[in-house]
Amino acid sequence: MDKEIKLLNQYWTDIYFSLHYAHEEQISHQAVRILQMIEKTDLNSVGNIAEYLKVSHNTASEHVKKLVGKGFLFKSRSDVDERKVILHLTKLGKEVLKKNTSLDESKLENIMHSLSDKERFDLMNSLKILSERAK
Amino acid sequence: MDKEIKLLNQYWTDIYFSLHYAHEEQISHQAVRILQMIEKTDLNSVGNIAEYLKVSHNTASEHVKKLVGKGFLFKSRSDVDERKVILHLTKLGKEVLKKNTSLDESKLENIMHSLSDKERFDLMNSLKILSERAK
DNA sequence: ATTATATATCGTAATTAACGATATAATCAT
DNA sequence: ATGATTATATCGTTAATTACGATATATAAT
Repeated sequence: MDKEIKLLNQYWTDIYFSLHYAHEEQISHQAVRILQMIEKTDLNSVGNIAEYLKVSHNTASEHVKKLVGKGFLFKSRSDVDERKVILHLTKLGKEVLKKNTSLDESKLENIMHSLSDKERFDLMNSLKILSERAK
Repeated sequence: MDKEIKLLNQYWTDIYFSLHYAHEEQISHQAVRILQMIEKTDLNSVGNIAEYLKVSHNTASEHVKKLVGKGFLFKSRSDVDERKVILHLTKLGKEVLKKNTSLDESKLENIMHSLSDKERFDLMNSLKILSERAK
């Protein structure tokens, strides 16, 4: 089983290495984590970022300011508690996150076309199951 | 097909977000790319790094010095051309790369145990095929 | 009215990432 | 053998980044 898991990681890292987007954006690892946090979880405040990245609240606030300035995030205020900021990804922010974490759609399309119907079905189904179990 | 590809990326990013290693190392994106380049390709010189990262040769050399200092890389010299440095990952370097690009083995193990034999086989096989086509 | 909470801003320090200029050693061309 | 080229390293410098503590402001809770 251990060997199988190492093999899976071999496949996983090979796939990402080959299929990730080529054009690397000028964006820090911390910034990607913030965008991911907002997209993938229901955490969405400045305080949440501070906890998530384990930095102080002022640093989290600075990160947000920068990401808003770059047009990756925008803010709204909570109606139940107007001290709280609610952070949202902009269209550009979603795009940048995609470029930094997803597989290149055009490369992927070529490969998908080269697969048989069964191979394609098994791939989609296997990843679906893995993603569900992973949560 | 386009929808299927977006769905695949949804699965892909969900899986990585849930299953990546929790303990984030203090390492820059550029540094990860260098370690990856050395592990995944046959590029292994300082000059290769400069081209790969599109930085000047002196900057590449500085990166290498830092990564050697951290114990992630070590150098040897080419016997055919002694001007050339050949870079290798140390055990620690492999470990750091794993922590930054692979899925967490213990999380993965739990999931693998929860899958049926067929599910596990299909998953391994699908990723194998995808990794082969990706190259 | 007082205290606590969420966020923002300011001043500052440490680190990082990059470059051009320069140096050194090895190899190639003539 | 000599001069040119190549691969890497080092130095000095600059700009950007990342973090923090202290402080401020507005809102909410007691």
